[in-house]
Amino acid sequence: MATLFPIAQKFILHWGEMGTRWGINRTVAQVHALLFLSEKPLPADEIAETLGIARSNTSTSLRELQNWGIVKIVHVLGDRRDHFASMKDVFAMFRAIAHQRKKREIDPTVHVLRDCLAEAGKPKAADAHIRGRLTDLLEFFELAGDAYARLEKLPTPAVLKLARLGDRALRMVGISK
Amino acid sequence: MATLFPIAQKFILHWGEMGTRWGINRTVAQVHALLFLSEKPLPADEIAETLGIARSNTSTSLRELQNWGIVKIVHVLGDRRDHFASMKDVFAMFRAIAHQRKKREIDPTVHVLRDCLAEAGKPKAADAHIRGRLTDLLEFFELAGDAYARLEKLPTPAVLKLARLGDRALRMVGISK
DNA sequence: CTCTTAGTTCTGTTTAGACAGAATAGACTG
DNA sequence: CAGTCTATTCTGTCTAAACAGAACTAAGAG
Repeated sequence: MATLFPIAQKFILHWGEMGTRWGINRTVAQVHALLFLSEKPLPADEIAETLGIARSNTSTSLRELQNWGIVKIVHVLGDRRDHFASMKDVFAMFRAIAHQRKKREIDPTVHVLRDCLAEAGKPKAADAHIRGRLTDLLEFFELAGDAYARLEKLPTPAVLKLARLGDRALRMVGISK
Repeated sequence: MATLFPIAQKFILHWGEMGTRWGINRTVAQVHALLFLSEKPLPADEIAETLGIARSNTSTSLRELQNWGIVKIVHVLGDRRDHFASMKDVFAMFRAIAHQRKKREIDPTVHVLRDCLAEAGKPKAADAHIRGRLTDLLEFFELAGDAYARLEKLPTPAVLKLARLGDRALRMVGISK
């Protein structure tokens, strides 16, 4: 699989670009795109060759993807090499990513905000305005975190229905007027 | 305002770190944090001094924040300098950010995927498997984009209610079983 | 028990992005 | 219409991250 369909190539390049905007290494995103498109799990050396990157880089990128929980090692009979496969279910994949982002971004932020507010209680630590701002932010992040935690527990079809909620359904639950 | 409350400092530093994880420049995020905490709009030179960054950098960062739509120029009577103020409403702020991210990330991705699939129709452009993968992804992004567009139109209290939707409410709309 | 194959980690280099300071442009003031 | 104040843009420097290739480790295979 050293040569790619031009379409695959186009997608892999775009995915790499998008990765950088999400604070994800371009190469990591490309490896992911390749695995996502691939019908079969791929060994690391083949990935390196196909994308034209160093074998060592591939190793690092694959590890990163495993940390995100969206790529798994697979073993192929009669082949000593590790093979790598991306999750197939797109919803599950983004759920995994969101899970990690919550852990890495929302949770620490909630923690810092709580710390700040705890200290802010002390006499000359902060004025009322700053306390107010931080409290607003904390409420937002707590709400977002909780909402996501609930969302994460829903099975894919339920998320689909939720995403498609229209005005009528919102009115039913008394959300829209 | 050359000296900051220690708590403000702590928050600004954390916000800067978080920024980098979101593909946002650390300095840009710090400037935003400072403005978010500030009671009054601040002029650029004061921002530069408080954060210990070059005036030129401040200018660039402020422009970036204006592009995101979360910082606005404000004029103060009797002062020729531009002053800058962050949005106050946390929900509106994240709505603005989400709006931009959709425009910069979701929309172009949908576009590329449609392109790919259009080309994939041609004879030897791609195999059925790749077409399937790309179609899955496209459906996901279209759904996510649409869902967000609807979410964006809701006023803050409605979003609050939606975020707090519990199991019972989900069952009411027939989403959970 | 040596040789090969696979995978990871280490090290030095490269590169893109962030940044400071200088140069520039523009707008107001006396 | 000088002189000052403000903001932006330009240019060179610096730094952190990305990366390739080498060195190393581990695990079969003969």
